[in-house]
Amino acid sequence: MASRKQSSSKNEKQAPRLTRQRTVVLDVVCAEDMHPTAAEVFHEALKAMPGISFATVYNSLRYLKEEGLVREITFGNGASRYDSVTDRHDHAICSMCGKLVDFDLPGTVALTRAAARASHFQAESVHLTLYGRCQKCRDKK
Amino acid sequence: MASRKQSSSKNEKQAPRLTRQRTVVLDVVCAEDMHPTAAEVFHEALKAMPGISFATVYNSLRYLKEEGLVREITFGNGASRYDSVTDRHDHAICSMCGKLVDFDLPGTVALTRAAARASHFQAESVHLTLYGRCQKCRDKK
DNA sequence: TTCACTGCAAAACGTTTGCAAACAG
DNA sequence: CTGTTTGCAAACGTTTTGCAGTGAA
Repeated sequence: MASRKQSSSKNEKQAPRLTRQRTVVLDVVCAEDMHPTAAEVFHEALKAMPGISFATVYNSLRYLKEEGLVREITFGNGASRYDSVTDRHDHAICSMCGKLVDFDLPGTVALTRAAARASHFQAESVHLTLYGRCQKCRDKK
Repeated sequence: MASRKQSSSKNEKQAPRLTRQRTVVLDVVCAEDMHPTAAEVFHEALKAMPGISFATVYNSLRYLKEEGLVREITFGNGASRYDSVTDRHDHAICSMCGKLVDFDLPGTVALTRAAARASHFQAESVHLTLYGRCQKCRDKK
C-alpha cells in the first residue's frame, strides 16, 4: 500500500491510464447519490458500453480505488459498494431497507485524535458508520 | 431482525439452546483478546472437540450472534472476525500487519446523537473503526 | 514492437443451505 | 414421538486471476 509510479523523466512507457472502460465505470459510480455494488456498476456500465466484462469492471474499480478516485465501502459480508470520492464523510445504513446515505459529521479531526489516543494507534483515517432507521422506514413503522 | 421466540407458557418445545458445540465455539471466541475469523474458530474448536464441522461452527456463530453473545466484525471483504460481547467498544485495525485491537472511546453517546442528527437517521448503534498503525509497526518503520 | 488493458472463463474465498442422521426432551 | 442440532457436501455470491487477444504509443 503506497505504490505511486511517477516516472516523470525518461521511462515513459505505461500509457493508457484513464481508458474508456475506466471512464465509464467512474461515471457510473459518480452518478447521483447511489452507492452501487460492483454488480450494479457492471449492469449500468453495460448500458453505456455493451460488451464490457465483469472482470474489467472489477479491475477498473480496483484501479480507480488505488488512484483515489473512488472509495470502497464494505459493511457486513455482502457486496462492496462504491462511492465517488469528494470529501471526507461518514455513512449511515438503514437496518430495515439497507439504504446507504452519506452524511457529514463535524468535529472529525478531534474525533480522530481521540480515537488515536484511546487505541494507541497512529491514525490514518477513521470510519464511522451509523446503523439505524432512515426517515422513510421510520415513518412506515 | 427482531426474532425473539419467548414461548413461556405451554409451547415449550424448542429445547437445546446452548449445546456442547456452541459452548465450545463461544469459549474459543471469548478466549484471550484474539479476534478469530470463522476459520480460526474452527481450527481452535477442533482441538476442544475433534470432529466438529465447519458448518456447525458457522451455524453456532450465527446463533451466538443472534443471541447477542458474540459480535461479528467485518472490515474489507476478508473473513469476518468474531468478538465476545462485553461492553460497547470500537476497533482499530493496523494497516500494516492487520492487527485488530479494541479500544474504548469516551463520549460515544454524544457522538451517536451527533451522527443521528447529521444523517437524519434514528440511531441504533454507531461503529467507529480507526485505520492506522499499531505501536509495533510504528516502531518497526 | 512493446506494454498496458480488455475480456473470457475458471479458480479462489468466505459463507450458507439441503438433507439425512443423531440427539434431547 | 417431536423438534432441534449436527455433519457432510454441494451451492452460492463476491472477488481475483491466468492467459490470449486487442489497442495505443
